[in-house]
Amino acid sequence: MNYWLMKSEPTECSVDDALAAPAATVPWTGVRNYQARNFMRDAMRVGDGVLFYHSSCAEPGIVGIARVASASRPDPTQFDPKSPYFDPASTPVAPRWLLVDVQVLRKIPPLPLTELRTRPELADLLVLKRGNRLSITPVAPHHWQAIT
DNA sequence: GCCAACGTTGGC
DNA sequence: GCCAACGTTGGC
Repeated sequence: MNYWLMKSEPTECSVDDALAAPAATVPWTGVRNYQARNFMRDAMRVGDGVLFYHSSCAEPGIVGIARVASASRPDPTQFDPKSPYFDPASTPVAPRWLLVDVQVLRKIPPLPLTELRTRPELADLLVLKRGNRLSITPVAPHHWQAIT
């Protein structure tokens, strides 16, 4: 079993939005980075642990515990001309972008980025690295244990 | 709104 | 294949 941190802008899909969805499960649309896509395609398995992270907001940080709830499959927003995630270069025959379903298991008291940075045992958590922009990053078991 | 960091694009 | 220009991310 692997662990992941997945970023979502709360204005797009907050942890509360996800909890309000049927089965507390949302399709993780909009990943448009090859490295993040490859994580979903090659390494994620149903049941993997997910740290639900709010980014680009007043208090960025980890706000919930979730799990990977599906295998990867084509992200339908890439084919929708009205979607901001539309990719004219992608075709249904050879979809470029994938998503997985993510099921929120529970909210946690928010762990703000500022607090994460103070915890020595999280020093090498990828999301704390300077210049990190990946929306999906692997989380080591000891990080997972320290947080959950 | 600023800007550092980084990914992607495209000319050559 | 190099690399400059450009676009995006995301904290502050």
